[in-house]
Amino acid sequence: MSSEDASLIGFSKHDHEACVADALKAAETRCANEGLRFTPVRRKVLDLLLTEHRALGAYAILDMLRDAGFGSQPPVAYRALDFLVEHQFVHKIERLNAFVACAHPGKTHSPAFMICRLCDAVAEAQSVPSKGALGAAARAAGFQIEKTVVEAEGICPDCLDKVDA
Amino acid sequence: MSSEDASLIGFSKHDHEACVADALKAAETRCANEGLRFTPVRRKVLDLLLTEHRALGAYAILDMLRDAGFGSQPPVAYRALDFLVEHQFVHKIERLNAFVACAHPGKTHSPAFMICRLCDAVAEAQSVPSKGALGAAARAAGFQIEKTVVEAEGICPDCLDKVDA
DNA sequence: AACCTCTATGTGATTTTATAACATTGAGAG
DNA sequence: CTCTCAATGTTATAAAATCACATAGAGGTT
Repeated sequence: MSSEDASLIGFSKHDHEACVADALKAAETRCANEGLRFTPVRRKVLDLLLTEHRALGAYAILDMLRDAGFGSQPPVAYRALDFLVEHQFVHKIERLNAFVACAHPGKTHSPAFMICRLCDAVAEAQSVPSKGALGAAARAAGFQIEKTVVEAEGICPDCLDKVDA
Repeated sequence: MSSEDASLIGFSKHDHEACVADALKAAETRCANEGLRFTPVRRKVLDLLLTEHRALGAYAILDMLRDAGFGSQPPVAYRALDFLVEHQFVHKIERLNAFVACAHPGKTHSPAFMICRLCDAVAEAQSVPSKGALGAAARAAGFQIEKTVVEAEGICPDCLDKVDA
């Protein structure tokens, strides 16, 4: 990985075709290992999200599925997304009601996102639910955390440059 | 504050009528000080959220507004909520597409929520965006955080007790 | 008071997001 | 081969949010 990519598939460029192909291959392998069915619709949705490399709404995905010859009704997209989200190939960005391909697939993790309000770019980082203020509050209250939504909205480095200029 | 309330208006009981009255009074005062218009609809929506003391969807709020003699179209609720959220009298829970009265009003803050998936109770804690993994990732990436969404889903102490029993 | 202006409210229509319900298909187990 | 169950397709509807435009009302100016 070049130094340009240091921010983890976040706000930077990279060899995208290879990146997509690798990620699809990895998903395929993991599904085979875990007995999950990586069906054509599911694969296509993941492909779309990897290729677009940004957050897409379910209906934008649905349009692309229709163009690709799949069913054109909402459940087609939502069911594929449910599967991909459940197995963390894809994450839902609650703030945007949209979906992004996971940037760190292959293991269970707690994603944290940075969302640019100017260009809608989304970068994924990792959080550690048990740490920090929330972890402490949960421990103090006796609350048992199962999953976390951590999303920061702001301005990405690229847009900051443009604004400054 | 009694020890019973130690979890910060979270998962515990308290004198609710006084709590609501105090919060409304405080909002009124702050609006007066800051030149904000604490109109009847806005007041009513805050009152409802304080009284219910849980997350309510916009349409649940709208129903109550209708019953109270206010307009019955969605924008009535959404506009009041926009105002209350903008000034942090109320927070939006992205995970639930719902709204809760702020538990720590009066100053700018970054809320963090614990949401019980069994009883839908919501408790508010504080987060510090610049700290933790997300803050570090943002600094590393050159991302400028403006606001954060931090929501933990899991099981609240009350429901844990019931499950254990 | 009369007027102006700007914000807030009311209302109807529409868009966007998501789910329910049920029929059909197709892969893998036996 | 056929049984079964998961996945897909389709129709319909629900839930959440916004747009566009008309009306009303508060606060300031003359």
